Amino acid sequence: MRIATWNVNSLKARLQRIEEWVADMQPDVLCMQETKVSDDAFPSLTFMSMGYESAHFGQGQWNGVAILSKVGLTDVISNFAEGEPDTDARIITAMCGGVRVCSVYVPNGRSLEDDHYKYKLRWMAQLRRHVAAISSPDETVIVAGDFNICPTDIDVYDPAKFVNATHTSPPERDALAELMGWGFVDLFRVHHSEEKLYSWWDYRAGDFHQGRGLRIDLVLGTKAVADRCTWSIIDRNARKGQAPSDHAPVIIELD
DNA sequence: ATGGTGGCCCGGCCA
Repeated sequence: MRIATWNVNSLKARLQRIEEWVADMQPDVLCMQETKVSDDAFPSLTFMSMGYESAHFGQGQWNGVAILSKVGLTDVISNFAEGEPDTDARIITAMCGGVRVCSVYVPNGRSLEDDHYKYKLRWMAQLRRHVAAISSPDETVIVAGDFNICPTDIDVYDPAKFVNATHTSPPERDALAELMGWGFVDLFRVHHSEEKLYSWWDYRAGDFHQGRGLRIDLVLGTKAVADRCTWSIIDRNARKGQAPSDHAPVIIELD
């Protein structure tokens, strides 16, 4: 079973590339973020014709998360299962082929002084509550998406540039550690411990070609998932060529 | 040190 996550940065702008990538990679489950469409405009028929059921939680212009599956898709939960609902469309959960899958788009944070940064930290705490409310650490659970947090300095092209910045601040990393402490493993790092492996590159200033990226797109899995995970990759080829997303997909394979 | 690119939808905001 192959599970992928991809911040597509607009479904409308990216649909052709997504179709090509899906046809090529054949994920059983694909989590998407930043679809930037309303539920009405979500192209479920396009994905159905490719063999996928889909669930989408969108709000139109901004945010929006989805799950595609060709191994079943049930028990859909849009937004947090518990507590104050988010006003943004940033999390959707479903059961796919025996795996409980959450597709998440964690708030960016903007800057350490911004209210959006406090919102990001609250959001991470709510995410932990969400997974604890709907599952337990001994189950088969995956949280995949754009976390907008680099777990460690080796996930940052130049850590000195990110002192007193979002994505690397200790409170953000603590919040991620809290979530992972519930019972998750960073599945990419199980297979790849080396530096300079990123999932996002700014569109500006040739950052992709200069290797200036961040690893902020994560697939977190419980032990039951990690035990079945045979490989994981970041498909940086998807960041090349005409009209790419600024994020590359992350893929994991389960036995 | 700054600004650069690209998405939204057409003037800035967001990333």
